[in-house]
Amino acid sequence: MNPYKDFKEVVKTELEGLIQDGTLPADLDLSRVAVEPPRDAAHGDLATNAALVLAKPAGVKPRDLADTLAKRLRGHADVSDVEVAGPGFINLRLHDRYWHGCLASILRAGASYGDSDLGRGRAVNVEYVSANPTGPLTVGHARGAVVGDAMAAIMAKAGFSVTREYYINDAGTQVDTLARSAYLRYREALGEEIGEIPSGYYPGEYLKDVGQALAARDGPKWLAQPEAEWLPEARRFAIDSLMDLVREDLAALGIEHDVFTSERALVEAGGVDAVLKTLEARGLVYTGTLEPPKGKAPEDWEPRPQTLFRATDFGDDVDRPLRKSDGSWTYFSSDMANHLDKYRRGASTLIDVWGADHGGYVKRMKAAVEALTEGQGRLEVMICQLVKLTRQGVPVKMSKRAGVFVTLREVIDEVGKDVVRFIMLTRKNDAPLDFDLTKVMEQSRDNPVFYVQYAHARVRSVMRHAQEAFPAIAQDPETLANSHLHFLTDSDELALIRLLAQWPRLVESAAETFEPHRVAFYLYDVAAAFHGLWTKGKDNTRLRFLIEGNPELTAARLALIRGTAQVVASGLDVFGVQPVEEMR
RNA sequence: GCGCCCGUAGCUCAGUUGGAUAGAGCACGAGCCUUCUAAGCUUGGGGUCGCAGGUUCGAAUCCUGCCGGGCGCACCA
Repeated sequence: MNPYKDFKEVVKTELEGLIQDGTLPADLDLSRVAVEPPRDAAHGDLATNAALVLAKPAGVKPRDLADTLAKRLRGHADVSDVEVAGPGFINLRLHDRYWHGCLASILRAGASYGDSDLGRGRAVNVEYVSANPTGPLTVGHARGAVVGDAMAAIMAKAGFSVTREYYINDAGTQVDTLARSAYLRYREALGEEIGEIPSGYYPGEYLKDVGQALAARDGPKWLAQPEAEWLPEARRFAIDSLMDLVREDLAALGIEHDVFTSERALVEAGGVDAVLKTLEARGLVYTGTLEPPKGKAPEDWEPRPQTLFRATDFGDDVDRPLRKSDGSWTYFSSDMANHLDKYRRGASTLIDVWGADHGGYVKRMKAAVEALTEGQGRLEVMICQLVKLTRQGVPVKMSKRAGVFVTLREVIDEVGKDVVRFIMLTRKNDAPLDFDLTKVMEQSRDNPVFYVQYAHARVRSVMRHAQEAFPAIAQDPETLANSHLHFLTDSDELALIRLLAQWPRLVESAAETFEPHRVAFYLYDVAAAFHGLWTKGKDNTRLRFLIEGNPELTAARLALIRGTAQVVASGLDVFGVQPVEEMR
């Protein structure tokens, strides 16, 4: 049940009536007509801008049209009051029983409440994390991981068929460096004194395990070999080991991808050739020489003819090279293959979650997707800004290169996966995020994780008390939905129901705008409304949830708080966060 | 130099895709604990929405130009 959607239909029906009787012209475009919750509760339950949007094309004054439309809306069974306000808004107030009906349907819908058919089953591919397999995941990776996972869950709830994908960058020079670093540790494992790790190698301790494992499996067979012999095997072994590590880290965050695509395998299978073929067929590949970048030319810049993709035809700033100077494919080329592959597997909407340092890459990839899919595919890139990790306000140093970094695992061990996940979603992904290890464990309103979880726990606590005090009241959703909900008459009770009624709308807007953080703010609002009600009962005993000697009223209030907990749980589920039964 | 993102209360940030008198938390002022969990609640002050134009019934939101901050800028990934 989605009141805003339902009443949009009601408004449209009335507008069509006005078209039929000739009051409004026949060719009127109703697409901009909206029915929304007004910002100010004094403006009623729902508001529509219909008269404002249609007045001009219809050639009438907004207020006049509003009056005409208002008259018709007054006749609707669920509408208790209609007023025309401001420049021509129509504010609707609905009978309490309508909102009681909403609560009942929320309870009956259970976990599926908030599900939408917005996506109509269309396929969406969400690619996230895709970290190079050269070390354990860091807190920075975690943001992309959580944002991508939540976005995927939101798309799924909004009715899309979602694939969660991880693209393994296992083909570039970085994994060769990894292989050499692992080989060094392999020699070390076999008793060799390797001394200080030379620069240009990954120094991390975690590679010791890899070296030892390789030594345990293969013994000294690689020691006397030249690099060309051992490197491919060391590389394969190291990548496999580190991907296992990455998968473990992701599992600790509760994240599981559906598909892992290997860049190397994709290239070997001719993925880039397919890209080239597609682009050449459209005349989008040529040989040319690029201008050096203005302002900050690289020292080793030399004008040189290159194989280029006409990215400028699709809004990019310059055409992009497809081959490196040694003739091998650029990262961009293989990533194009990756995107073409995802598209050919059926996803016309592609969502990529990237770190801020890849911001300059967005235009070319969008251009590539447009070119490769002849405009049929759409790429949305969610850029995640830096996470500033602090402890009591003091920055915690992170440096992957130096090997002395804060791993995701350490942070999870300290504060728990649910806290990490929730906090990562409390900001727009393209804004920097402050993550204070001390603050996120505080039990105060200042800490959104706690505040939202506490709302859920508080409901469960009251339900437990109710079981003791009112053993006759069954607490299942169906029974509560059938209780005397008309006893819910307090303005704050009704306001809470209206807020709960916005959940489907919120899911859709988060999906349409690719903004998972909206869910976090919504949950905070729901928690605040609930806590407010709880406190109101402290001052006014008649507003408590459990009313001695009045099981009917108590059941109705239990329905309200159970519905609240259900929506909170639904939102947390989208975030991959477990709602708690009690605070400890 | 160019591109992308950002600029909203003292601080940290929302702002329903262009709507009505711009909101919340923290901090500050004033109140509130015999209670279903005070791990909180109520209430007050606090704003040229970076600046200047433009678009229109209507702009924090869209366009242009500035100012300030972040990221990026052949052949890395």
